[in-house]
Formats: sequence, structure tokens, C-alpha cells
Amino acid sequence: MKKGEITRQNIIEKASPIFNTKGIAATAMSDIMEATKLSKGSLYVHFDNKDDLVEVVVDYTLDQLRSKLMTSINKHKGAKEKLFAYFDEYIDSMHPPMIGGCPMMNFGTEADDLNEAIRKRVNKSIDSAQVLIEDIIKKGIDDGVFNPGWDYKGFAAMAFAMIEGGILINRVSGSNSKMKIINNNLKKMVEANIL
Amino acid sequence: MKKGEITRQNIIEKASPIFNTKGIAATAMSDIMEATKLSKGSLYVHFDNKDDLVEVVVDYTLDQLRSKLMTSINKHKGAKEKLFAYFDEYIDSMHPPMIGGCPMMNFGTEADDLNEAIRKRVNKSIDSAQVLIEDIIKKGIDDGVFNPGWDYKGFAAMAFAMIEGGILINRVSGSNSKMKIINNNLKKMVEANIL
Amino acid sequence: MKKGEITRQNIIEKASPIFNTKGIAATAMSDIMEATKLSKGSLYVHFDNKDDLVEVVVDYTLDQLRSKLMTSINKHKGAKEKLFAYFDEYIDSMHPPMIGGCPMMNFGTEADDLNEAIRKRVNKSIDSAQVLIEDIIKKGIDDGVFNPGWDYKGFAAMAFAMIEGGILINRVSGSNSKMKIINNNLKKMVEANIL
Amino acid sequence: MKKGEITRQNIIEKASPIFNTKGIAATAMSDIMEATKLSKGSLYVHFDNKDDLVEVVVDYTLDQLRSKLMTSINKHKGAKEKLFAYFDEYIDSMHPPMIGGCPMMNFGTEADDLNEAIRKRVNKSIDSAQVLIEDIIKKGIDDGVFNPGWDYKGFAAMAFAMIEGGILINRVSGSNSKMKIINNNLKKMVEANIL
DNA sequence: TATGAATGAGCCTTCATTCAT
DNA sequence: TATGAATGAAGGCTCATTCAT
Repeated sequence: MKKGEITRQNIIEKASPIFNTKGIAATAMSDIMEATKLSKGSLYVHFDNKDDLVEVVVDYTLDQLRSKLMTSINKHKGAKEKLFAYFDEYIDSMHPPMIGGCPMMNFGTEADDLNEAIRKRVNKSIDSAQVLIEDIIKKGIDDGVFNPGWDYKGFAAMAFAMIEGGILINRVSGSNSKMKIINNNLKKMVEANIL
Repeated sequence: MKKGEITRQNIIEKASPIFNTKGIAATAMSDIMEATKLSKGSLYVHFDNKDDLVEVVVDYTLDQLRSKLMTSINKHKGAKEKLFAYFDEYIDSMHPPMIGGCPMMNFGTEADDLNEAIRKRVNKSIDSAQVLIEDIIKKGIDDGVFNPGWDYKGFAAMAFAMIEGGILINRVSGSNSKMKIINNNLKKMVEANIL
Repeated sequence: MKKGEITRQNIIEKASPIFNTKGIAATAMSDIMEATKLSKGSLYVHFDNKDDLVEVVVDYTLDQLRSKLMTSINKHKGAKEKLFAYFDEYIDSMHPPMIGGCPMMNFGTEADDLNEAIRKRVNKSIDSAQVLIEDIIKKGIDDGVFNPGWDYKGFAAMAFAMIEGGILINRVSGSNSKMKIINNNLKKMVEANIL
Repeated sequence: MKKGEITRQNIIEKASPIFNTKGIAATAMSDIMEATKLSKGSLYVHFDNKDDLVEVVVDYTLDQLRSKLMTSINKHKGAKEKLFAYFDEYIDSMHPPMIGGCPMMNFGTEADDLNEAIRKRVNKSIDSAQVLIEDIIKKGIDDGVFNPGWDYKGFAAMAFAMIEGGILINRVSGSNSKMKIINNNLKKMVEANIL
């Protein structure tokens, strides 16, 4: 990797948790300067403007979340265990998958109207998060683990929504007690479909 | 109500949908000036600073949401119908209960770290939204409509989380298809507990 | 005049010679701050942006030039004397009609491609400067002072162009010797048409 | 010519029309980079700084103009024809002798106060443009074509000034109708001195 | 109360220039 | 020679807030 590539990558990695924590608009280029120990001009060598940086960082952050989830899921073989691993990623509010919380919620609520490019990226991420759950269940059904009549698409939507809602409660309340309840109920719903 | 009171109230009402739509940080005092047709100085007669205004507006907006929900719920007598009315408030993304979307999500995601006062207010609102659901069910159990063994606290948490998550999907995707699925599943869960 | 009006007018008057001397692009808002002893924010209270200020200042400067010329011209009664007064305005390079030189040349060369609004304003000014000469001569012909066969439109164009060209030479050479020659020749051309 | 020389010459040639069109201050070194397909560092190998480059480019551009004029003039033998050729160079505003217009005006108006070195260069150019006209006429007088009593120095100053003024009108109005009038009158003035 | 002029810190961005490779 | 990463001063502009009227 060339020097420029290294610096660019470093900027992205340092900027990711800042944007995800403070929000896109609330993060100043000077925040990134400080985090990267780079000069203002140097940032603009690697990115045309803030929007350009934001797009790349949003992509990176979304990818990072997915990677973390995949890693946790792939530690297990069984479909049930994979689902549980997914749910459990969000249970420890002291160790969330991403610093700053769920980027789909953070970037999604902010990109709402303004930034169409980001909205689309987040939308894709939200979709594929649900597809991830669906695919695990589908495989479980094929393997004869889950009830073939399970409306797994509906469950995937519910599970995703519930976790995002749980994250919101978590953030605002500062407690993960509700998330634990949600986690518990999701697991029950899964077990109710085990053959 | 004195003239000052009227002006103050007018500012709050005009500011509410703006803050809820654009976000707290993204809303400038000049936006409020424009909406109220008031001068800059006049705004500061009624509110010490932006944070002061924000606090009051957040309270007002949260109260407005609760009022709207209560109105919808109280149109019905039965516990089941009340719950369904609650869920249905969120199903039509073209006519959300509040302009700008759910203030618990909007203000909650933004107030995260920064504004402790607002975080507490939103937290209280999130709590009471769940208590609202709990109370309806509790009454339903007492009235012999619902299964007494129903873990209604868990359900309230799930329902609230699911709806908030659904709102997020709605906003980012621009479609309410997932919300319909969520709505449907919530109703099924309620019906599964009808005696 | 209200306070705001006074400040606004003061900004225009202070900015005029600066823009006319340094050029539009080369003049920073901070130059105007310094000249007016106003803060940056204050400038933006009275003008939406630099372009807005520039437009108004260009208008003002062009009007000032016209006023100065009119004043000089109107000191005389005869057509010949009026023309001579016009020409003589430019002869003393130590006391040009405007600080910074001819705004038609200064703003005209700069607005060339970029600023369409300014180009139009300057164009109008250039036109009316020639019309001014034409009208003096027309009146002179009507009064029986000048030869009725004089192609006064052609002369007006020549005179205007010659003076502008003379200004350029003046500026670059730092000497008004050529302008004196031009002035002399223009007068001869006028006298050649006296009956 | 060594490789370095070639590159240097290429930079000058590519930079010339850019500076002459956009203006000195408005032209960024990155504009030159783009035009030359050279890296930033490479530019600074050949020129110490922007001012250094500007000086050389101004010289080059001024020389180019002179060359073009000389070529046009030298296509003719007679003094009158040479003068007419000179005047006609400026008549077609769609095909000016130089891309971006007259560099004496462009650089002259900009270099005014700031850049003394450039001012001197442009001044020399303005002088020699007039001398060029003078010499043609002087030769014409010697050859018995023109009236020996012609104040050719005065005419040269007038002709030069008129053409520059005409260029200004041309640029600002977007029409060469006035230049045609000027051209016509200049020719008449020449013809009035033919023996 | 109401007005709006004034302030200044902070934001994004540009650009000439330097320098290690 | 050539490259392009890094720098930092400066520019236009926004915005919460203050204050005289």
C-alpha cells in the first residue's frame, strides 16, 4: 500500500467512530484533523470535501458492523446458535458492536432528507441485515432444524426492528435491561420454531 | 393568557415541527424567526437561549405525540381495540402522528451524549409509552379479555421497540411495507393472548 | 435614515474604492471589515454575500463616476466647453475622477466571463457614457454650434475608446503624457466641427 | 533543447492562454498542473514560485501578440496596407489575436499596483506597440506615401488607445459593432494623410 | 416587550509552497 | 527531474448571542 493509501485508510478509520458518535453534521473537519493529527489541507488531499469523506466513512462503518456480525455468527455452526449470536451482539451495552452505536440508526436518522447518497447506502445495509437473518433461517429450514412453515421474512423484519428499537431505548435510558427482555423474547420466538 | 404567554406558546408550537423535522442542531434560531415572523431579539425575550427553547419544545412535542396517541386509543373501549389503535397510528407513513416523525427517535438519537436534560425527558417519554401499553393490557387482563399469564411488560417493550425500529426502516427505505408486516405480527401476538 | 441604512451606506462607500483599486476577486471581505471597522458578521447583516455587496458597490461606483462627470460638464454652458470638460476629467492622473481608476475598465475586464450581472451593469454604463457625449454634440448641432454633418455617434465611440485606452496607458506607464496627447487630439477633432 | 527545457517551454505555452483568460490571480497553480498534466512538484522544479512563472508567461504572451501582429503586417508591402492589417487584427472578436484577449489590457489592469515587474514588462509592450505604428508611418513618409506633416506620434497614441478601448467595449458588450466603427475611422484618418 | 444591528467563534474549502521519496 | 503528500494561512459564510433603542 502506497503512503497515500495508508493515510487515506487511516483517516477513514479514525473518522468512523467520530462520525458515528457525534453525527455527520456535528462532526467538524477539525475533529478529524485532531484525531488523525493531520493538517486541514492534508485531509483535502485525500478527500475532495466533507461529503466525499462522509460517504466513504459511512460505507466503511456499515461494512465494519457487518463484518463484526458475520464474525460472531460464523463462530457457530447451527442455525439457532447463529441467530442467538446475532442477537447477543447487542446485549452488552458496554461493548456494542460499534463505538457510537448502530450506524444504520445514526446515519439513517440523519441522512433522512438531506443526503440521498447516504440514505441509499444505509437502506441497502438495513436490507441486507434482514436478509442475513432470513438466510440463516432458510438454511435452518433446509437442514431440518426449523419449522418449514415459519414466516421467516416477517420474523427477520421484526427481529431487526426490535433490535434497533432496543438500541434506541438502550441509548436513551442508559440501561440495557429492556434489550435483555427483547433478546430473551427473540430467542423464545426462535425456539418456538425449532422442530 | 397574557400577551407574552401567547407569543411564547406560539413560538413553541411553530418551533416544534421544525426541530422534529430538521433536528435540533440543524435548526437555526433564524429558522424559528422565520416561522414565527418574530425578530431575533424577540425570541430571546421569551427564551434565554437555544437550549432553553429546545427543552421546552422537546417537552411540548413529546406531549403532543402522547396526546395524539391517547386520542386515538380513547376512541375505543376494548383493550384489544385500544392496542390496535396504538399500532395503527404508525402504519400510514404519509400521515405519521407527528410532522417529522417520532420525536423519541429524533430527539433521542441526537440528545445521546450532549444534552443530558433532553435525554432524561425523552427517556421518561419512552418509559411512559411502554407503560401506556402495559396499562391497556393490565386493564384487559382485569376485564377478563386477555390471558392473565401474558408477560405484558415484555410485550410492551417488544412492541415499542418494534415500532421504533419500523419507523427507522420506514424513513430510510421510504416504504412502509415492513411496518405493515410488523403491525400484522403485533396484532397476531395480541390475538394469541385473547381468552 | 435608520441606523441600518446608514451602516449599509457606509459599507458601500468604504468598499467602493477598495473594490475599484484591488479588484473584485482580490478584495477580501476582511478588507471591507478593516475599512469599515465592522465585524465580519455585521457585514453579512447588511449584505447576503460578497456577490450581493459587489453588485451594489459596482452600481454605486459607476453612479459616482457618472455624477462626477455630470458635475464637471454642467459647470459649462456651451457644447464645446462641455465636451472639453469631459475630456479634461481624465487628464490629471494625480486626480482621477475615481480612486482606483475607471470602474468601467476595472470591473469590465474582471466581470468578463464570470459575473453576468456585473457585466450587464458595466455595459449599460459604457453605453450611457457614449450617449452622454452624443447628446452634448446633438444639442450643439441643434444650437448651430457644430457641423450638422458630423458623424457624432462615431466620434462618441472613438472618444470613449480613446479615453479608456488612455487610462490604460496612464496606469501602466505611470505617466499621463499620452493622455495629454489624446486629450489634445480629441479637442482638435471637436474644433474641426465647429461652424 | 534538453528535456528540462522542453518541459519548461511546454509549461509556458500551456499556461499562457490560461493566465490571459482567467487572469493572474484567478489562475491557480493547479490549473497549470491540469493543463500540463504535470505534478505540483514538477512545476516547482521549473519555476521557483507562481510569480516567477507569471513573469515568464507574461513575457511570452506579450511576445506572442507581437509576433502575430508582425506576421500580419509583414504580409503587406505598403505602409497603408500594413496599418490596415494592424487595425484589422482586432476587428473580428471571434478571432482575437490572442486567446483571452489583449494581454496588455489583461495583465496591465491586474498588475497595476501589485506586481512592479509585470507592470514594467507590459509598459514596454505598450510602448513598442505604438512605436510599431510610428515606424510604419515614418517609413511611409520616407517613401513618399504619407503626408510628411502628419503628427504620426500623436496618431500612434490615439490609434493604440482607441483599439484598446474598443477591445474593452467589445468584451463588455459582447458585440464588435463599436470596434468596426473605430476601425473605419482609423482607416479614414490614415487615408486623410495619404498624398 | 419588541426590534434588528453588531459580534466573534467556528465551519468548509482553496491554494501556494515545501519536502521526502 | 518527477511525484504527490503535507502544510497552514486565508477566504467566504453561518449562527447563537448581546445590546442599544
